[in-house]
Amino acid sequence: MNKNQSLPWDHPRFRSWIAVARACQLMQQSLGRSLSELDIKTPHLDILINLYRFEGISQQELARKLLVGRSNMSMLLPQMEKRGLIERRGDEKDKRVLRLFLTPEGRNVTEKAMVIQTDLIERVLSPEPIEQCMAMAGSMERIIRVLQQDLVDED
Amino acid sequence: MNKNQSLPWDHPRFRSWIAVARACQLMQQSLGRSLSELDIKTPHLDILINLYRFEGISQQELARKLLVGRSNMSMLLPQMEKRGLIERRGDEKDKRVLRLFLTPEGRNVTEKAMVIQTDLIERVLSPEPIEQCMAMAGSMERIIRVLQQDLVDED
DNA sequence: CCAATAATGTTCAACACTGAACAATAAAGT
DNA sequence: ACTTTATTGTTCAGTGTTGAACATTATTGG
Repeated sequence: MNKNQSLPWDHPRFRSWIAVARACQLMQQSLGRSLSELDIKTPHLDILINLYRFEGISQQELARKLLVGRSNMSMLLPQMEKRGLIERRGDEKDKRVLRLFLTPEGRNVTEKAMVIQTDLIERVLSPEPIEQCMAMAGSMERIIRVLQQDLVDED
Repeated sequence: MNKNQSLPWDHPRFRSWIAVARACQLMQQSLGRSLSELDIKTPHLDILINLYRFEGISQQELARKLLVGRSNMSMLLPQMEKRGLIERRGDEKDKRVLRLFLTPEGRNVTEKAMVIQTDLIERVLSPEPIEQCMAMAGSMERIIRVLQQDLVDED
């Protein structure tokens, strides 16, 4: 591929995506540092926010929303339960599933953490015009749809 | 924050960024699956691509480019060396630093992997107009600059 | 020249994440 | 009813990642 074919970093879309990936990585790290004052990590925040929105969700559904494996939830949730952030109750209809709820403490932490996350996003994204942000969101949602379709096709 | 203040997912920039993060996550996973045929993982590809571009770079510089810790490189590079993908030679001027090079085999694998990555990016990003991609890249690079400035300020 | 400071790479314990194998339960097919 | 198949959650070994402590080598300041 080397001779007269252009190298990846000459492709504009390649360079664009690399920038996206690096920005994500830095955002993740920055968010992680800010969250340390609440004594939670970014994976915990993802969980908390989803429980805040979708109370009573199952572990399976949660894992699917977060794009992680079920085993991941089986590792993280019990320790969050011990910290008093969440509660797991068995479903009466289906004895396999555990339904997840925030405790008052968990709700409290989640609200503080969402302020931190929102402030960070606002700070780094506010220089970008809102139309640009919306266009970006549109692109990303299309990309997400394509990639999730891949997952379906692979089964 | 709950009463009359809007929730995060009502902020357009918040929603936009969530979409960016999810898209990145899915791309990473998809790339990882495609790379398995070359028997490498995404962290290895990041390393290989950087060695392809910047031959003779040190471990420290590589870690900084990849936004990871030095210890990470100390773990990954020896095993890549054992697989015959890279080579580490001590610098003569400064006996602390190890300079990194691709082996012919490593260069071969890198080129194949770059094709895979470029094809994936092209496939998911080609529906987006090129001007939109460029605008996105611009936004992302500004974000990167802000976040890296944070890191400098924290020292 | 010598001590203090900094930079590079390594090691280690801790933890996150995965995929595969597993147990318990539910749903479907017979 | 009963066997098979699917779903939910758990466990476990393997791996990636980090930050802190460390050894080695360079650099700086006296």
